[in-house]
Amino acid sequence: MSAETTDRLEAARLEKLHKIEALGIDPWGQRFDDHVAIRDAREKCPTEKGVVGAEIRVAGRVMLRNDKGKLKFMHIQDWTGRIQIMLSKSEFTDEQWELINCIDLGDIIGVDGHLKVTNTGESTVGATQVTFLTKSLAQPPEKFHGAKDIEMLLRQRYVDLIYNDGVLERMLKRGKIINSIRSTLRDRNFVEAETPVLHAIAGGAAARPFITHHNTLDMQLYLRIALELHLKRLMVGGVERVYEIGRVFRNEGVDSTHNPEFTMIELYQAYGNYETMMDLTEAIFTNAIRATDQEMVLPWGEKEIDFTPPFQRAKYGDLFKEHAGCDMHDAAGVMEAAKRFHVDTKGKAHDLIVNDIFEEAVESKLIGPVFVIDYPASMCPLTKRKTSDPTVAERFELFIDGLELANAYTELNDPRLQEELFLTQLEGQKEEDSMAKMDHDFVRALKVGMPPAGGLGIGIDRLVMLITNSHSIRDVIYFPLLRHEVRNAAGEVEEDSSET
RNA sequence: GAGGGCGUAGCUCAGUCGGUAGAGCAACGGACUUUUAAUCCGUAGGUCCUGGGUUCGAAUCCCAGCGCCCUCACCA
Repeated sequence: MSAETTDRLEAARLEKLHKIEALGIDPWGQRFDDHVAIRDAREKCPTEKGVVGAEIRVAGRVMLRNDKGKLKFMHIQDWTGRIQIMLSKSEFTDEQWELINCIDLGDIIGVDGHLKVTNTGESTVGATQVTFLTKSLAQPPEKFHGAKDIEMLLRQRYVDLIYNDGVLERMLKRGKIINSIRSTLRDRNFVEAETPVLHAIAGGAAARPFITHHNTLDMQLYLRIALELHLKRLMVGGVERVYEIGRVFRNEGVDSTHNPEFTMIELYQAYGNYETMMDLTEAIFTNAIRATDQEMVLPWGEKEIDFTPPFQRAKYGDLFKEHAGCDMHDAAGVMEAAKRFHVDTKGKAHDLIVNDIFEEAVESKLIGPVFVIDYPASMCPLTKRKTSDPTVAERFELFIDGLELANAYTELNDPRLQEELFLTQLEGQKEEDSMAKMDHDFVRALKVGMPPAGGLGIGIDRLVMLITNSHSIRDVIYFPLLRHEVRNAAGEVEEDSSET
Protein backbone atom coordinates (compact mmCIF):
# COMPACT_ATOMS: atom_id res chain seq x y z
CA MET A 1 0.00 0.00 0.00
CA SER A 2 1.33 3.39 -0.94
CA ALA A 3 0.68 6.09 1.59
CA GLU A 4 1.72 8.72 -0.94
CA THR A 5 -0.93 7.75 -3.46
CA THR A 6 -3.55 7.66 -0.74
CA ASP A 7 -2.45 11.10 0.38
CA ARG A 8 -2.65 12.44 -3.17
CA LEU A 9 -6.22 11.17 -3.59
CA GLU A 10 -7.20 12.32 -0.11
CA ALA A 11 -5.66 15.74 -0.75
CA ALA A 12 -7.93 16.28 -3.74
CA ARG A 13 -10.92 15.55 -1.52
CA LEU A 14 -9.62 17.76 1.28
CA GLU A 15 -9.31 20.59 -1.20
CA LYS A 16 -13.00 20.22 -2.03
CA LEU A 17 -13.80 20.02 1.65
CA HIS A 18 -12.07 23.37 2.17
CA LYS A 19 -14.01 24.86 -0.74
CA ILE A 20 -17.24 23.70 0.89
CA GLU A 21 -16.17 25.28 4.18
CA ALA A 22 -15.30 28.49 2.33
CA LEU A 23 -18.91 28.58 1.11
CA GLY A 24 -19.96 28.61 4.77
CA ILE A 25 -21.29 25.06 4.63
CA ASP A 26 -20.54 22.32 7.17
CA PRO A 27 -18.96 19.47 5.19
CA TRP A 28 -20.00 17.01 7.91
CA GLY A 29 -23.68 17.89 7.72
CA GLN A 30 -26.50 18.41 10.16
CA ARG A 31 -29.85 16.89 11.02
CA PHE A 32 -31.87 16.28 7.85
CA ASP A 33 -35.56 15.61 8.48
CA ASP A 34 -38.41 14.19 6.46
CA HIS A 35 -36.56 12.47 3.66
CA VAL A 36 -38.23 9.43 2.17
CA ALA A 37 -36.71 6.03 1.50
CA ILE A 38 -35.39 5.80 -2.05
CA ARG A 39 -37.43 2.65 -2.63
CA ASP A 40 -40.59 4.63 -1.80
CA ALA A 41 -39.47 7.54 -3.97
CA ARG A 42 -39.04 5.20 -6.94
CA GLU A 43 -42.55 3.83 -6.40
CA LYS A 44 -44.01 7.33 -6.52
CA CYS A 45 -42.16 8.20 -9.70
CA PRO A 46 -44.32 8.93 -12.77
CA THR A 47 -43.82 6.57 -15.70
CA GLU A 48 -44.64 8.97 -18.54
CA LYS A 49 -42.06 11.33 -19.94
CA GLY A 50 -42.78 15.01 -19.45
CA VAL A 51 -44.96 14.41 -16.39
CA VAL A 52 -43.82 16.33 -13.34
CA GLY A 53 -44.24 14.10 -10.31
CA ALA A 54 -44.38 14.73 -6.59
CA GLU A 55 -42.02 16.98 -4.68
CA ILE A 56 -39.70 14.76 -2.73
CA ARG A 57 -36.70 14.76 -0.40
CA VAL A 58 -34.14 11.93 -0.46
CA ALA A 59 -30.70 11.38 1.04
CA GLY A 60 -27.88 9.01 0.25
CA ARG A 61 -24.38 8.30 -0.90
CA VAL A 62 -23.21 9.37 -4.36
CA MET A 63 -22.44 6.17 -6.27
CA LEU A 64 -22.16 7.30 -9.87
CA ARG A 65 -21.69 10.60 -11.66
CA ASN A 66 -22.19 11.67 -15.28
CA ASP A 67 -20.97 15.21 -15.55
CA LYS A 68 -22.02 16.90 -18.77
CA GLY A 69 -20.98 20.38 -17.72
CA LYS A 70 -24.07 22.46 -17.08
CA LEU A 71 -26.10 19.27 -16.65
CA LYS A 72 -25.04 16.60 -14.19
CA PHE A 73 -26.46 13.21 -13.34
CA MET A 74 -25.69 11.37 -10.14
CA HIS A 75 -26.93 8.15 -8.61
CA ILE A 76 -27.43 8.18 -4.88
CA GLN A 77 -27.96 5.13 -2.72
CA ASP A 78 -29.57 4.58 0.65
CA TRP A 79 -30.31 1.31 2.43
CA THR A 80 -33.40 0.73 0.32
CA GLY A 81 -31.99 1.32 -3.16
CA ARG A 82 -30.64 3.78 -5.70
CA ILE A 83 -32.12 6.64 -7.65
CA GLN A 84 -30.79 9.06 -10.24
CA ILE A 85 -30.51 12.76 -9.49
CA MET A 86 -30.50 15.33 -12.30
CA LEU A 87 -28.83 18.66 -11.62
CA SER A 88 -29.39 21.44 -14.12
CA LYS A 89 -27.33 24.61 -13.75
CA SER A 90 -30.38 26.76 -14.54
CA GLU A 91 -32.05 25.55 -11.32
CA PHE A 92 -29.29 26.77 -9.02
CA THR A 93 -27.54 29.95 -7.91
CA ASP A 94 -23.83 30.30 -8.67
CA GLU A 95 -22.98 29.50 -5.05
CA GLN A 96 -25.09 26.37 -5.04
CA TRP A 97 -23.56 25.29 -8.34
CA GLU A 98 -20.12 25.74 -6.82
CA LEU A 99 -21.14 23.40 -4.00
CA ILE A 100 -22.45 20.86 -6.51
CA ASN A 101 -19.08 20.94 -8.24
CA CYS A 102 -17.47 19.91 -4.96
CA ILE A 103 -19.42 16.63 -4.74
CA ASP A 104 -17.23 13.55 -5.05
CA LEU A 105 -18.15 9.91 -5.43
CA GLY A 106 -18.82 8.55 -1.96
CA ASP A 107 -20.11 11.82 -0.50
CA ILE A 108 -23.48 11.83 1.24
CA ILE A 109 -25.99 14.43 0.09
CA GLY A 110 -29.62 15.35 0.58
CA VAL A 111 -31.69 16.30 -2.43
CA ASP A 112 -35.00 18.13 -2.77
CA GLY A 113 -36.74 18.07 -6.11
CA HIS A 114 -39.55 16.60 -8.15
CA LEU A 115 -39.86 13.07 -9.46
CA LYS A 116 -39.83 12.46 -13.21
CA VAL A 117 -38.48 10.14 -15.87
CA THR A 118 -35.70 11.21 -18.22
CA ASN A 119 -35.69 10.81 -22.01
CA THR A 120 -34.04 7.44 -21.54
CA GLY A 121 -36.78 6.31 -19.13
CA GLU A 122 -34.81 6.46 -15.89
CA SER A 123 -36.60 7.37 -12.66
CA THR A 124 -35.04 10.61 -11.55
CA VAL A 125 -35.24 13.38 -9.01
CA GLY A 126 -34.98 16.71 -10.80
CA ALA A 127 -33.06 18.53 -8.10
CA THR A 128 -33.99 22.01 -6.95
CA GLN A 129 -31.87 21.98 -3.80
CA VAL A 130 -28.81 20.07 -2.63
CA THR A 131 -27.87 19.75 1.03
CA PHE A 132 -24.33 18.64 1.70
CA LEU A 133 -24.40 15.98 4.44
CA THR A 134 -20.98 14.29 4.64
CA LYS A 135 -17.67 14.49 2.83
CA SER A 136 -15.99 11.18 2.04
CA LEU A 137 -12.21 11.44 2.17
CA ALA A 138 -11.60 7.92 0.95
CA GLN A 139 -11.32 6.83 -2.64
CA PRO A 140 -14.20 4.49 -3.52
CA PRO A 141 -13.64 1.23 -5.41
CA GLU A 142 -14.00 0.88 -9.17
CA LYS A 143 -17.48 2.01 -10.12
CA PHE A 144 -18.34 -0.89 -12.41
CA HIS A 145 -16.46 -3.91 -11.10
CA GLY A 146 -16.73 -2.83 -7.47
CA ALA A 147 -14.33 -4.20 -4.87
CA LYS A 148 -13.41 -7.88 -5.13
CA ASP A 149 -10.43 -8.31 -2.82
CA ILE A 150 -12.00 -10.56 -0.20
CA GLU A 151 -9.50 -9.65 2.48
CA MET A 152 -10.11 -5.91 2.00
CA LEU A 153 -13.85 -6.47 2.01
CA LEU A 154 -13.70 -8.40 5.28
CA ARG A 155 -11.39 -5.92 6.97
CA GLN A 156 -13.42 -2.97 5.67
CA ARG A 157 -16.86 -4.50 5.78
CA TYR A 158 -18.40 -1.03 5.45
CA VAL A 159 -16.96 -0.85 1.93
CA ASP A 160 -18.45 -4.26 1.16
CA LEU A 161 -21.83 -3.13 2.48
CA ILE A 162 -21.84 0.02 0.36
CA TYR A 163 -20.39 -1.18 -2.92
CA ASN A 164 -21.30 -4.83 -3.34
CA ASP A 165 -24.83 -5.70 -4.34
CA GLY A 166 -26.72 -7.91 -1.94
CA VAL A 167 -24.36 -7.63 1.05
CA LEU A 168 -26.38 -5.06 2.99
CA GLU A 169 -29.62 -6.72 1.93
CA ARG A 170 -28.38 -10.08 3.22
CA MET A 171 -27.33 -8.61 6.56
CA LEU A 172 -30.68 -6.84 6.90
CA LYS A 173 -32.34 -10.21 6.26
CA ARG A 174 -30.37 -11.56 9.20
CA GLY A 175 -32.08 -8.93 11.33
CA LYS A 176 -35.47 -9.88 9.95
CA ILE A 177 -34.86 -13.54 10.72
CA ILE A 178 -33.89 -12.77 14.32
CA ASN A 179 -36.91 -10.51 14.72
CA SER A 180 -39.08 -13.29 13.38
CA ILE A 181 -37.67 -15.77 15.90
CA ARG A 182 -38.40 -13.37 18.75
CA SER A 183 -41.90 -12.84 17.41
CA THR A 184 -42.55 -16.60 17.10
CA LEU A 185 -41.48 -17.07 20.71
CA ARG A 186 -43.35 -14.04 21.97
CA ASP A 187 -46.53 -15.51 20.46
CA ARG A 188 -45.90 -18.60 22.57
CA ASN A 189 -45.31 -16.68 25.81
CA PHE A 190 -41.56 -17.14 25.99
CA VAL A 191 -39.49 -14.53 27.79
CA GLU A 192 -35.97 -13.49 26.87
CA ALA A 193 -33.17 -13.77 29.41
CA GLU A 194 -29.57 -12.68 29.54
CA THR A 195 -27.23 -15.06 31.33
CA PRO A 196 -23.51 -14.70 32.05
CA VAL A 197 -20.94 -14.84 29.28
CA LEU A 198 -18.14 -15.36 31.82
CA HIS A 199 -18.36 -18.86 33.22
CA ALA A 200 -16.48 -20.58 35.98
CA ILE A 201 -17.05 -23.90 34.19
CA ALA A 202 -17.46 -23.97 30.41
CA GLY A 203 -20.26 -26.51 30.28
CA GLY A 204 -23.30 -27.38 28.24
CA ALA A 205 -21.42 -28.47 25.12
CA ALA A 206 -18.22 -30.13 24.01
CA ALA A 207 -15.71 -27.53 22.82
CA ARG A 208 -12.45 -25.90 23.84
CA PRO A 209 -13.18 -22.61 25.55
CA PHE A 210 -11.47 -19.24 25.48
CA ILE A 211 -9.84 -18.62 28.83
CA THR A 212 -9.74 -15.24 30.54
CA HIS A 213 -8.96 -13.87 33.97
CA HIS A 214 -10.64 -11.53 36.42
CA ASN A 215 -8.01 -9.32 38.02
CA THR A 216 -9.46 -8.19 41.33
CA LEU A 217 -11.09 -11.52 42.08
CA ASP A 218 -7.97 -13.24 40.75
CA MET A 219 -9.93 -16.01 39.13
CA GLN A 220 -9.79 -17.89 35.90
CA LEU A 221 -12.91 -17.61 33.80
CA TYR A 222 -14.09 -19.07 30.52
CA LEU A 223 -16.14 -17.49 27.78
CA ARG A 224 -19.29 -19.55 27.48
CA ILE A 225 -19.47 -22.32 24.91
CA ALA A 226 -23.23 -22.80 25.37
CA LEU A 227 -26.20 -21.16 27.06
CA GLU A 228 -27.65 -24.36 28.41
CA LEU A 229 -26.89 -24.64 32.08
CA HIS A 230 -27.86 -21.13 33.15
CA LEU A 231 -31.13 -21.24 31.23
CA LYS A 232 -31.97 -24.52 32.94
CA ARG A 233 -31.25 -22.89 36.29
CA LEU A 234 -33.90 -20.36 35.29
CA MET A 235 -36.30 -23.25 34.63
CA VAL A 236 -35.66 -24.36 38.19
CA GLY A 237 -36.42 -20.80 39.26
CA GLY A 238 -39.86 -20.94 37.64
CA VAL A 239 -39.18 -19.10 34.40
CA GLU A 240 -41.32 -21.59 32.53
CA ARG A 241 -40.64 -20.54 28.96
CA VAL A 242 -37.28 -18.88 28.50
CA TYR A 243 -34.86 -18.20 25.66
CA GLU A 244 -31.63 -16.40 25.05
CA ILE A 245 -30.16 -15.27 21.75
CA GLY A 246 -26.51 -14.84 22.47
CA ARG A 247 -22.95 -15.09 21.39
CA VAL A 248 -21.04 -18.20 22.32
CA PHE A 249 -17.30 -18.70 21.91
CA ARG A 250 -15.43 -21.81 20.90
CA ASN A 251 -11.68 -21.90 20.60
CA GLU A 252 -11.64 -24.08 17.50
CA GLY A 253 -10.82 -23.86 13.84
CA VAL A 254 -12.15 -21.31 11.38
CA ASP A 255 -13.69 -22.34 8.08
CA SER A 256 -16.71 -21.68 5.89
CA THR A 257 -19.14 -22.97 8.54
CA HIS A 258 -17.27 -22.06 11.75
CA ASN A 259 -16.41 -18.71 13.34
CA PRO A 260 -14.87 -18.63 16.85
CA GLU A 261 -17.74 -16.48 18.08
CA PHE A 262 -21.17 -17.27 16.75
CA THR A 263 -24.77 -16.70 17.69
CA MET A 264 -27.04 -19.32 19.17
CA ILE A 265 -30.52 -19.34 20.42
CA GLU A 266 -31.34 -21.73 23.20
CA LEU A 267 -34.84 -22.06 24.56
CA TYR A 268 -36.49 -24.15 27.25
CA GLN A 269 -40.15 -24.97 27.70
CA ALA A 270 -41.40 -26.44 30.97
CA TYR A 271 -43.66 -29.49 30.64
CA GLY A 272 -42.60 -30.04 27.04
CA ASN A 273 -40.27 -32.66 25.54
CA TYR A 274 -38.19 -33.09 22.40
CA GLU A 275 -41.30 -33.63 20.30
CA THR A 276 -42.63 -30.27 21.47
CA MET A 277 -39.28 -28.88 20.33
CA MET A 278 -39.64 -30.41 16.85
CA ASP A 279 -42.94 -28.62 16.36
CA LEU A 280 -41.43 -25.39 17.62
CA THR A 281 -38.37 -25.78 15.38
CA GLU A 282 -40.65 -26.10 12.35
CA ALA A 283 -42.53 -22.97 13.39
CA ILE A 284 -39.33 -20.98 13.92
CA PHE A 285 -37.88 -22.03 10.56
CA THR A 286 -40.99 -21.49 8.47
CA ASN A 287 -41.78 -18.13 10.07
CA ALA A 288 -38.20 -16.99 9.50
CA ILE A 289 -38.42 -17.96 5.84
CA ARG A 290 -41.68 -16.04 5.48
CA ALA A 291 -40.07 -13.04 7.17
CA THR A 292 -37.65 -12.82 4.23
CA ASP A 293 -40.55 -12.92 1.74
CA GLN A 294 -39.70 -16.36 0.42
CA GLU A 295 -41.64 -19.56 -0.24
CA MET A 296 -40.89 -22.83 1.56
CA VAL A 297 -38.71 -24.22 -1.23
CA LEU A 298 -35.38 -22.42 -1.01
CA PRO A 299 -32.46 -22.50 -3.41
CA TRP A 300 -29.29 -23.89 -1.81
CA GLY A 301 -26.41 -23.80 -4.24
CA GLU A 302 -27.22 -26.33 -6.95
CA LYS A 303 -29.86 -27.89 -4.72
CA GLU A 304 -33.28 -26.93 -3.47
CA ILE A 305 -34.40 -27.48 0.11
CA ASP A 306 -38.10 -27.90 0.84
CA PHE A 307 -38.95 -26.57 4.29
CA THR A 308 -42.64 -27.40 4.08
CA PRO A 309 -43.51 -28.92 7.46
CA PRO A 310 -43.59 -31.48 8.88
CA PHE A 311 -39.88 -32.19 8.47
CA GLN A 312 -38.86 -35.82 8.07
CA ARG A 313 -38.09 -37.69 11.33
CA ALA A 314 -35.58 -40.52 11.21
CA LYS A 315 -34.19 -42.62 14.04
CA TYR A 316 -30.45 -42.50 14.59
CA GLY A 317 -30.27 -46.30 14.67
CA ASP A 318 -32.23 -46.70 11.43
CA LEU A 319 -30.05 -44.17 9.61
CA PHE A 320 -26.97 -45.92 10.92
CA LYS A 321 -28.18 -49.26 9.61
CA GLU A 322 -29.08 -47.74 6.24
CA HIS A 323 -25.77 -45.99 5.61
CA ALA A 324 -23.24 -47.95 7.66
CA GLY A 325 -24.69 -51.31 6.64
CA CYS A 326 -25.03 -52.91 10.06
CA ASP A 327 -26.96 -52.68 13.30
CA MET A 328 -25.40 -50.16 15.66
CA HIS A 329 -25.50 -52.77 18.46
CA ASP A 330 -23.68 -55.39 16.37
CA ALA A 331 -20.16 -55.12 17.77
CA ALA A 332 -18.47 -57.09 14.98
CA GLY A 333 -20.43 -55.28 12.27
CA VAL A 334 -19.56 -51.90 13.76
CA MET A 335 -15.84 -52.74 13.85
CA GLU A 336 -16.04 -53.80 10.22
CA ALA A 337 -17.88 -50.58 9.30
CA ALA A 338 -15.26 -48.56 11.17
CA LYS A 339 -12.62 -49.98 8.83
CA ARG A 340 -14.68 -49.15 5.78
CA PHE A 341 -15.17 -45.55 6.87
CA HIS A 342 -11.60 -45.13 8.16
CA VAL A 343 -12.72 -44.51 11.72
CA ASP A 344 -10.09 -44.92 14.42
CA THR A 345 -11.27 -47.45 17.02
CA LYS A 346 -8.27 -47.67 19.31
CA GLY A 347 -9.28 -47.48 22.97
CA LYS A 348 -12.70 -46.10 22.12
CA ALA A 349 -16.00 -47.13 23.63
CA HIS A 350 -18.47 -48.83 21.30
CA ASP A 351 -20.92 -45.90 21.21
CA LEU A 352 -18.10 -43.48 20.45
CA ILE A 353 -17.09 -45.56 17.44
CA VAL A 354 -20.74 -45.73 16.36
CA ASN A 355 -20.94 -41.95 16.64
CA ASP A 356 -17.76 -41.45 14.59
CA ILE A 357 -19.09 -43.76 11.89
CA PHE A 358 -22.40 -41.91 11.96
CA GLU A 359 -20.65 -38.60 11.37
CA GLU A 360 -18.57 -40.08 8.59
CA ALA A 361 -21.20 -42.20 6.85
CA VAL A 362 -24.54 -40.57 7.51
CA GLU A 363 -24.40 -36.83 8.13
CA SER A 364 -23.33 -35.71 4.65
CA LYS A 365 -26.16 -37.83 3.18
CA LEU A 366 -28.81 -35.93 5.12
CA ILE A 367 -30.21 -33.35 2.74
CA GLY A 368 -33.37 -32.93 4.75
CA PRO A 369 -34.54 -31.03 6.55
CA VAL A 370 -34.51 -34.14 8.72
CA PHE A 371 -34.81 -34.56 12.46
CA VAL A 372 -32.39 -37.29 13.50
CA ILE A 373 -33.97 -38.64 16.69
CA ASP A 374 -33.15 -41.01 19.55
CA TYR A 375 -29.40 -40.90 20.08
CA PRO A 376 -27.33 -43.42 22.05
CA ALA A 377 -27.74 -42.31 25.66
CA SER A 378 -24.03 -42.46 26.39
CA MET A 379 -23.45 -39.55 23.99
CA CYS A 380 -25.99 -37.34 25.74
CA PRO A 381 -25.15 -36.55 29.37
CA LEU A 382 -27.71 -33.75 29.63
CA THR A 383 -30.63 -35.61 28.08
CA LYS A 384 -33.46 -37.63 29.58
CA ARG A 385 -33.48 -41.30 28.71
CA LYS A 386 -36.50 -43.01 27.20
CA THR A 387 -38.58 -44.63 29.92
CA SER A 388 -39.02 -47.68 27.70
CA ASP A 389 -35.32 -47.96 26.82
CA PRO A 390 -32.71 -46.24 29.02
CA THR A 391 -29.99 -46.77 26.37
CA VAL A 392 -31.75 -44.24 24.14
CA ALA A 393 -31.76 -40.50 24.81
CA GLU A 394 -34.65 -38.28 23.77
CA ARG A 395 -32.52 -36.04 21.60
CA PHE A 396 -32.77 -34.78 18.06
CA GLU A 397 -30.45 -32.95 15.77
CA LEU A 398 -31.80 -31.20 12.70
CA PHE A 399 -29.69 -31.73 9.59
CA ILE A 400 -29.91 -29.87 6.32
CA ASP A 401 -27.48 -30.79 3.55
CA GLY A 402 -25.07 -32.28 6.07
CA LEU A 403 -25.11 -29.18 8.28
CA GLU A 404 -26.27 -29.44 11.87
CA LEU A 405 -28.80 -26.66 12.35
CA ALA A 406 -30.42 -27.50 15.66
CA ASN A 407 -29.99 -29.74 18.65
CA ALA A 408 -32.72 -30.50 21.18
CA TYR A 409 -33.44 -32.70 24.17
CA THR A 410 -36.05 -33.77 26.52
CA GLU A 411 -34.04 -32.28 29.36
CA LEU A 412 -32.56 -34.48 32.01
CA ASN A 413 -33.93 -33.29 35.37
CA ASP A 414 -32.87 -36.14 37.66
CA PRO A 415 -30.07 -34.61 39.80
CA ARG A 416 -28.64 -37.93 40.90
CA LEU A 417 -28.40 -39.28 37.35
CA GLN A 418 -27.01 -35.93 36.22
CA GLU A 419 -24.29 -36.06 38.85
CA GLU A 420 -23.44 -39.61 37.86
CA LEU A 421 -23.24 -38.67 34.16
CA PHE A 422 -21.00 -35.71 34.92
CA LEU A 423 -18.62 -38.17 36.55
CA THR A 424 -18.73 -40.71 33.74
CA GLN A 425 -16.33 -40.18 30.90
CA LEU A 426 -16.70 -42.44 27.92
CA GLU A 427 -13.64 -44.57 27.36
CA GLY A 428 -11.43 -43.02 24.69
CA GLN A 429 -13.00 -39.59 24.95
CA LYS A 430 -10.87 -36.65 26.04
CA GLU A 431 -12.36 -34.44 28.69
CA GLU A 432 -12.35 -31.44 26.35
CA ASP A 433 -14.35 -33.48 23.82
CA SER A 434 -16.98 -34.36 26.38
CA MET A 435 -20.12 -32.56 27.40
CA ALA A 436 -19.81 -34.09 30.82
CA LYS A 437 -18.06 -31.55 33.02
CA MET A 438 -18.85 -31.66 36.72
CA ASP A 439 -20.87 -28.64 37.76
CA HIS A 440 -21.84 -29.01 41.39
CA ASP A 441 -23.94 -25.89 41.41
CA PHE A 442 -25.98 -27.16 38.49
CA VAL A 443 -26.62 -30.46 40.29
CA ARG A 444 -27.63 -28.45 43.36
CA ALA A 445 -30.09 -26.53 41.20
CA LEU A 446 -31.61 -29.74 39.85
CA LYS A 447 -32.06 -30.95 43.44
CA VAL A 448 -34.40 -28.02 44.00
CA GLY A 449 -36.44 -29.46 41.14
CA MET A 450 -36.58 -28.62 37.47
CA PRO A 451 -39.88 -29.41 35.76
CA PRO A 452 -39.80 -31.88 32.90
CA ALA A 453 -38.97 -29.76 29.89
CA GLY A 454 -37.99 -29.61 26.27
CA GLY A 455 -34.93 -27.61 25.26
CA LEU A 456 -33.72 -26.48 21.84
CA GLY A 457 -30.62 -24.82 20.43
CA ILE A 458 -30.33 -23.37 16.93
CA GLY A 459 -27.24 -21.99 15.23
CA ILE A 460 -28.47 -18.60 14.06
CA ASP A 461 -25.60 -18.00 11.65
CA ARG A 462 -26.22 -21.28 9.87
CA LEU A 463 -29.96 -20.63 9.76
CA VAL A 464 -29.26 -17.28 8.12
CA MET A 465 -26.86 -18.97 5.71
CA LEU A 466 -29.55 -21.41 4.61
CA ILE A 467 -32.29 -18.83 4.25
CA THR A 468 -30.07 -16.41 2.30
CA ASN A 469 -28.35 -19.15 0.24
CA SER A 470 -24.95 -18.11 1.58
CA HIS A 471 -22.30 -20.79 1.65
CA SER A 472 -19.84 -19.08 3.96
CA ILE A 473 -20.52 -18.10 7.56
CA ARG A 474 -18.51 -14.93 6.87
CA ASP A 475 -21.26 -13.85 4.51
CA VAL A 476 -23.76 -13.62 7.37
CA ILE A 477 -21.55 -12.16 10.12
CA TYR A 478 -20.80 -8.45 9.90
CA PHE A 479 -17.27 -8.77 11.26
CA PRO A 480 -15.91 -12.32 11.12
CA LEU A 481 -12.62 -13.00 12.92
CA LEU A 482 -9.42 -12.23 10.98
CA ARG A 483 -5.82 -11.97 12.01
CA HIS A 484 -4.75 -8.52 13.20
CA GLU A 485 -3.41 -5.93 10.86
CA VAL A 486 -0.37 -4.26 12.41
CA ARG A 487 0.21 -0.54 11.93
CA ASN A 488 3.52 1.26 12.17
CA ALA A 489 4.04 4.68 13.71
CA ALA A 490 2.93 6.41 10.51
CA GLY A 491 -0.36 4.57 10.67
CA GLU A 492 0.40 2.44 7.64
CA VAL A 493 -0.51 -1.19 7.61
CA GLU A 494 2.49 -3.46 8.06
CA GLU A 495 2.89 -7.18 7.96
CA ASP A 496 2.70 -8.74 11.39
CA SER A 497 6.13 -10.13 12.26
CA SER A 498 5.44 -10.57 15.96
CA GLU A 499 4.95 -13.97 17.50
CA THR A 500 1.86 -14.38 19.58
C1' G B 1 -2.22 -28.11 12.28
C1' A B 2 -1.19 -30.31 6.80
C1' G B 3 -1.37 -29.63 1.44
C1' G B 4 -2.44 -26.40 -2.80
C1' G B 5 -3.35 -21.39 -4.94
C1' C B 6 -2.95 -16.15 -4.90
C1' G B 7 -0.50 -11.12 -3.47
C1' U B 8 1.38 -5.61 -9.58
C1' A B 9 -1.40 2.10 -9.32
C1' G B 10 -6.92 4.11 -4.78
C1' C B 11 -10.10 0.03 -7.44
C1' U B 12 -10.61 -3.96 -11.42
C1' C B 13 -6.96 -6.37 -14.05
C1' A B 14 -2.74 -7.28 -18.10
C1' G B 15 2.50 -8.11 -17.96
C1' U B 16 5.07 -13.32 -23.48
C1' C B 17 11.32 -16.61 -23.07
C1' G B 18 14.32 -13.28 -16.98
C1' G B 19 15.86 -7.43 -20.27
C1' U B 20 14.03 -2.49 -15.04
C1' A B 21 5.86 -1.85 -15.52
C1' G B 22 0.75 -1.22 -18.82
C1' A B 23 -4.77 -0.55 -19.66
C1' G B 24 -9.69 0.79 -17.95
C1' C B 25 -12.12 3.16 -13.96
C1' A B 26 -11.15 6.77 -10.10
C1' A B 27 -8.03 11.53 -9.40
C1' C B 28 -6.26 16.35 -11.63
C1' G B 29 -6.87 20.28 -16.00
C1' G B 30 -10.20 21.30 -20.24
C1' A B 31 -15.05 20.68 -23.68
C1' C B 32 -20.21 19.31 -23.29
C1' U B 33 -28.03 20.91 -20.68
C1' U B 34 -31.12 14.13 -21.06
C1' U B 35 -26.52 10.78 -19.50
C1' U B 36 -26.89 5.23 -18.15
C1' A B 37 -20.08 1.83 -16.75
C1' A B 38 -21.64 8.98 -20.87
C1' U B 39 -18.10 10.68 -24.51
C1' C B 40 -13.72 13.47 -26.25
C1' C B 41 -8.61 15.97 -25.42
C1' G B 42 -4.61 16.36 -21.93
C1' U B 43 -1.82 15.47 -16.97
C1' A B 44 -0.22 12.94 -12.91
C1' G B 45 -0.05 8.46 -10.17
C1' G B 46 4.21 2.20 -8.62
C1' U B 47 8.05 -0.43 -1.68
C1' C B 48 5.42 -5.21 -8.37
C1' C B 49 3.42 -8.20 -0.10
C1' U B 50 8.32 -8.39 2.97
C1' G B 51 13.39 -10.24 3.44
C1' G B 52 17.20 -13.11 1.42
C1' G B 53 19.35 -15.85 -2.88
C1' U B 54 20.58 -17.15 -8.23
C1' U B 55 21.86 -13.84 -12.40
C1' C B 56 25.36 -8.96 -16.15
C1' G B 57 20.05 -8.15 -15.20
C1' A B 58 14.21 -10.50 -11.24
C1' A B 59 7.23 -8.43 -10.99
C1' U B 60 8.92 -13.01 -13.50
C1' C B 61 13.32 -18.28 -11.15
C1' C B 62 14.68 -20.35 -5.90
C1' C B 63 14.28 -20.10 -0.28
C1' A B 64 12.06 -18.08 4.12
C1' G B 65 8.34 -15.03 6.34
C1' C B 66 3.44 -12.41 6.40
C1' G B 67 -1.66 -12.09 4.75
C1' C B 68 -5.87 -13.99 2.25
C1' C B 69 -8.51 -18.01 -0.37
C1' C B 70 -9.52 -23.37 -1.26
C1' U B 71 -9.24 -28.58 0.40
C1' C B 72 -8.42 -31.73 4.62
C1' A B 73 -8.23 -32.33 10.12
C1' C B 74 -10.85 -30.32 14.93
C1' C B 75 -15.62 -28.08 15.83
C1' A B 76 -21.53 -26.29 15.53
